[in-house]
Amino acid sequence: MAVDPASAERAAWLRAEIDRHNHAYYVFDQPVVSDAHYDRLMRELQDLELAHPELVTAASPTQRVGAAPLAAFGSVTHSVPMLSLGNAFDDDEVRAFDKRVADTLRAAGRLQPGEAVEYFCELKLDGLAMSIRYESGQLVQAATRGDGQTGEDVTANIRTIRSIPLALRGDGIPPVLEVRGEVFMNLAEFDRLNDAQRARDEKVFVNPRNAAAGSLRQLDPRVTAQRPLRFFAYGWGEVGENPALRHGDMLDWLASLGLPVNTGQHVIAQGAEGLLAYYRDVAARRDRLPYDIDGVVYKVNDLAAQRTLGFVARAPRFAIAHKFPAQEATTKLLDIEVQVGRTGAITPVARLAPVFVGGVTVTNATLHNEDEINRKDVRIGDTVIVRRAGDVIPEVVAPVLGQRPTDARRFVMVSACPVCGSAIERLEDETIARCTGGLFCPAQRKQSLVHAAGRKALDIEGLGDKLVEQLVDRGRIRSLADVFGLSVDELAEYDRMGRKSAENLVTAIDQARKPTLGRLIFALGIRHVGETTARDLALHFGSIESLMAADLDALLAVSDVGPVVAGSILRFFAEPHNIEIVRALQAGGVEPQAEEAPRTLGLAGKTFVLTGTLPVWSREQASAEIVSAGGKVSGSVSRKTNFVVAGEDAGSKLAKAQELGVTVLDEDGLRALLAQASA
DNA sequence: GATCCTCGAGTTCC
DNA sequence: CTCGAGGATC
Repeated sequence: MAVDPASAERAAWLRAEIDRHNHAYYVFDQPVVSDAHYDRLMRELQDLELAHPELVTAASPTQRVGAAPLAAFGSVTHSVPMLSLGNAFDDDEVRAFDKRVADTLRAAGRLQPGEAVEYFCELKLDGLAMSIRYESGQLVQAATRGDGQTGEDVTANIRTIRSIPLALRGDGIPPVLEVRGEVFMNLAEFDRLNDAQRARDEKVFVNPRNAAAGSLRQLDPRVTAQRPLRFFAYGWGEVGENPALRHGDMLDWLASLGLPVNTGQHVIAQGAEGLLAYYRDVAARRDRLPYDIDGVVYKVNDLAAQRTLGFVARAPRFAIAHKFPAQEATTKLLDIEVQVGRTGAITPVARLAPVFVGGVTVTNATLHNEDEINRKDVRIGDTVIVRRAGDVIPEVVAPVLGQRPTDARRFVMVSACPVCGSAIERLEDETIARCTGGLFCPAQRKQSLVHAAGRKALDIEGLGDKLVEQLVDRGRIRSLADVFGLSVDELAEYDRMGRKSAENLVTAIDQARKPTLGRLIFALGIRHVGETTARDLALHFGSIESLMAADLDALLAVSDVGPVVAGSILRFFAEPHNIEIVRALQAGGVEPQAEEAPRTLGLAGKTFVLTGTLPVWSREQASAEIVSAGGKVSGSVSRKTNFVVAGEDAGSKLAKAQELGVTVLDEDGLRALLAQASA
């Protein structure tokens, strides 16, 4: 049967394209396209070759793993080839894999009818595959995968990784042992490395895998030694006497020889549904892992069964990688617009062609500031790599330089505020540019009203940014004080406001007339005075009058208030306009209530950090309970943190706590502690 | 003077 | 959640 010319042409194009990306990726550590795009190209070629086997050539990228090794490193021929794994991207592909395995094993009499296959499940770390050879227990050679047959000799660099033993230990050391595993970097260590690189004005790495690759490719092992590389063994190549019957036993044996094995993450599962349950479990806690993974791997546990199943081309039939949907994707950067914040901060925001990444469609992403844009060298018109890092917030990672159009434009910081036209000012040694318009600027006025109405300030439910926008645009309110003059009748006239909503809002406004003093001070929106400092000030001065009357020395006497914060407060109350607002609030019936001083109780001196979603309490409730028992709630984990309270979907703070050995509680643990403290 | 710890500010999507 | 920067501490 003849192949249609269109398919043949498409296959040739795909090969050339994949080769180009491979070269850029493996030889230069420079991604030209996102992983998702690369995977798509590869999949298309694989499908095409599957449909038309006569199109397969020896040089096709589907027939090898990577590109040629660099000349600078010696090359190593693997005594047992380093295989790649087949991929599954959805549940059905996993079920099909299990069915193939089960059918083959049943036909060979290795599985009883109705019996499920036993699998060994492990994480698929996003790093570099490595083969490390021990002879008589001594580390003699380490090589990258390369094209699977031949890799680069990186022995000197691998020897610098502290978790890899230079000599095996224990009894029964085999004459020859080739360990296969992954070299990778932990996320926290990767961040620290990049901080250090930045501080020294050296290249900042795009992601942990690139950092690991770059570190291994250093010709000077002393440089590699400074990099936080790690290794986990997941398999083996050449091995003399094999004492194990199952894959899991084999890994236990490797661990007993002193090799790092990711034991805590392994699971034995039965049949396809067991595999899928493991996948879902890992996916749910992926964000809490200290390293990046791009999926999970399933292997038939029984080694004799593995031998029965054998290999297809370059991949084993007894194992498969189940990949997560890409968290990175490429899209077009349509424009860079600027937003004006409450303090006048000008924030450039990337407008993106909508792209589906990590489960949601992303159209906007913050670019933080001018320096950030220049550091990343992103330009309007670029194709950019977009990521949903760990949490939720999308981030522009880097431009795809190979796809930069000739008319790509650099971002130019505006010189006048796009909202009010005032001058933009960027003080020396500050990274943030600001609109100088102050409350004259409608954007700043709106933002400061939204801030004052917020949950941590006056807590006026129903007064959100949409309504504030309308009220300010129509000139109905100019300052916070005007809010207290709003009536049900007039509010009901606004867009999306029924009579009921208007009544609710007026009730909420009325309740806001009795805020704690701390909330009122916070609501004023004085620069550098946030929730915590506002409460400290309230406790120290006791009334708004004595805060307004305080001079520099009086302010500096408050703990955690230094010259910068004190200066900001003095400047705020030096503005007649701000005094007027306070007077107008008082005239409008706003009466701050005394701040309740924390009683010295059981939890005095203990610092807590909350993370994730607790089963019953909201984070605010839990926080209030801790504070009322005399404890302190802080935002970031450090050595001084006494307890981390972790709920569902806890993130990096949990990882940090584990790293520092801080006690981790769940909600029940917190309740128990509170009960004990009040007893 | 350097380092560590907190706080403040800004932000995305559903 | 993350970054930058202010304040405290050694």
